[in-house]
Amino acid sequence: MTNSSPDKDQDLKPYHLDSQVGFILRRASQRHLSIFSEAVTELTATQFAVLAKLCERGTLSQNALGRETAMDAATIKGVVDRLVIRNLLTTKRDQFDKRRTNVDLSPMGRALFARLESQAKAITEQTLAPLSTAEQAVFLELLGKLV
Amino acid sequence: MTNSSPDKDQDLKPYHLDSQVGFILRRASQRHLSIFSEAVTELTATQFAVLAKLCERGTLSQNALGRETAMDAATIKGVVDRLVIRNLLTTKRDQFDKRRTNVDLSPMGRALFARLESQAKAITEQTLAPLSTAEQAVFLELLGKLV
DNA sequence: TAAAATTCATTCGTATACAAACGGATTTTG
DNA sequence: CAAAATCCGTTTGTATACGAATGAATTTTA
Repeated sequence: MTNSSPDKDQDLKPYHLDSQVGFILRRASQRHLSIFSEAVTELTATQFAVLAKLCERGTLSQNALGRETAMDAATIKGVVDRLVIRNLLTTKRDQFDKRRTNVDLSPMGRALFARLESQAKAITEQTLAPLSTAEQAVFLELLGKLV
Repeated sequence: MTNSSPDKDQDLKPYHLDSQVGFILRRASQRHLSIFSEAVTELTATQFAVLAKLCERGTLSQNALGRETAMDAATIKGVVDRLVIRNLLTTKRDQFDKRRTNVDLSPMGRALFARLESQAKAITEQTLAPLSTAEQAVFLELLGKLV
C-alpha cells in the first residue's frame, strides 16, 4: 500500500525561498539597515556599533572589539582603520602585551556617539514599529534564542 | 520639583548594543549563514537563493530576478555572472525587449538545486532548532511583519 | 507623436564579511 | 624551561551589498 507518511529522502512540499527563515532574516536586516542609513548619514550601522561598544566598555584590543561587535579580525581591522582615518577612534600599542593594539574613542568619536545615541534608539523603535509592544517583547525573546 | 517622566532629548537608559534589534538580527543572520556554509560547500546562500527562485518561477529577467531575491541590480549582476561562469545558469537577450537579459537554470543548475533542496530544508530547521515548534510559528509570523 | 519619465543592464566606488595563511608574541603544557 | 598551542594583528582573495551615474530601450504622457 502507498504510505502517506513523511518522505525519507524527499519532501513533496516544494522549496519556497520566501518562507525560509534565512531569507526573511536577510530582508529584515536589509530593512533595518535602510532605516538606519536614512536616519544617520555620518556612519554605517557597523561603524556606529563600534562606537557604541567602545562607549559602553571603554578601551578594548582590536580583536576583542571585533568579538564584542560580531566581526572577525579581518573585518574589524577595516572598520577601525576607516574610523581612525576620520579621527573618531585612537589606537595605541599595548605596553604589556606587544601583540595587542588598544582601540578607544577619540573626543570626536565620543561626541558623535552622544549626538547619535537618541537617533539610534529611534531607529530600533522604527525597526520594531510593525509589532505591538507585546509582540516586540516576544519577538526579541525568540530572536535572542537564535543567535 | 524633579520630574521622573520620560526625558525630552535624552534617555537615561544607556545604549546597549547587545539589546538592539538590528545587532541581534545581524548575529542571527551570521549564525544562519554559518550553518548554511557548513552544510553546503558548493554554493553560497545567496547563490542558492537564485537557483531556488529560478526553479520556482522559471525564466526571469536579471533585474526581476534581483527583485525576487532581494538584491539590487549591481549585486544580482555579480551573482549571476559567477553562476554563469560555473555553467549553473544561462542568459539570453530578450528578443522583444532589447533591454532585458533573461536568466534561467542550466541543466547543471537544475540538477544541483535538486540535489541540495533537502539539505536546504534541513538548514532552515537547524536555524530554527533553538525554538519549539510553537515558538517557531510565532517567530516566523512576527519576523514576517518586519520585512 | 514627440518629449518626459521609467526601466534595464552596466560600471565605479566604498563598505562589510569571512576563509586562509602568515609572522610575531604570549600562554600553556609536558 | 623548552616545545606546543594559542592569540594577535595583518594581508590576500572572494563574495555580497548598495549608492550613484551612464547609455540604450521602452513606456507614459501631454
